[in-house]
Amino acid sequence: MSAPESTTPFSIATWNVNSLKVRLPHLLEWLAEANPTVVCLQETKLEDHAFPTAEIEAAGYQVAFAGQKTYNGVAIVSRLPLADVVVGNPRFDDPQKRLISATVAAPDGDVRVVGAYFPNGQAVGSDKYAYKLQWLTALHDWLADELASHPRLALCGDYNIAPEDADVHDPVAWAGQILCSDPERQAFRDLIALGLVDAYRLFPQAERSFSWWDYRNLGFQKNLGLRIDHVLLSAPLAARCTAARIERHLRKKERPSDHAPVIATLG
DNA sequence: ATGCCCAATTGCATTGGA
Repeated sequence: MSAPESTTPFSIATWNVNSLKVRLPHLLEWLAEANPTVVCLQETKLEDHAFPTAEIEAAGYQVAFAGQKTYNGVAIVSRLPLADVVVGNPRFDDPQKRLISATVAAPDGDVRVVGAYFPNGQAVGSDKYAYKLQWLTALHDWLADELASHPRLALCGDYNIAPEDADVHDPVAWAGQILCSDPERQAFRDLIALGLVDAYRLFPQAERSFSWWDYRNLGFQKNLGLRIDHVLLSAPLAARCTAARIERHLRKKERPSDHAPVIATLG
């Protein structure tokens, strides 16, 4: 037990970086500072040939990624070996790069990590909203099978869903709006019903805790945010979870992402 | 009532994000 990873507990995180090209320095700083074991990234916005593999490997992490130009793009970076990488949902033919899964060889057993960039949906009733709901249904149905074959599973990502009013800075203004509509929240509950647990809510948290703040209108400075980035753990992993937090300070850096990382520690 | 910011594109405005 002298490996470096044994000195810090296993932890798993998610972060929508809103362009990995711009945010690579932030990521490298945060990896060194917080030493997460696994990080799921969203909105890398890089084609695979442009992924900064060498820089991230130099920081002591392995990488798996699936990207495209301009939009979307997901990745998993891990201090521990990654295996069995799967891109996308085999039940949902989707040209948009929004899903990547891999098995991480954790000290006490394998963990299946699913990194997800859920569709935004743009506006309730729009074509993009219909796509979001279809995507959510397909994710749910696929995950039911994945959980059966991988009981130790974490679903980490930018869900683009604020599950409860407590996750919204102004629940009245957002009522029924995109990210907060009943069908979206029901889809979130349907994921929970598969046996997943919202790691952040396992612990007491400050009121008005958010993971995203609009770039406009001094959204961060006024804490006008939403909690839409989540780490969901299957029961065997939730039983081992000892802490969860939002890395709010990353939103204060120069040229920040509009999202902050969420990290859960498994003791 | 609406935009406000940020990133990317083959750009000199538009789209998407949330």
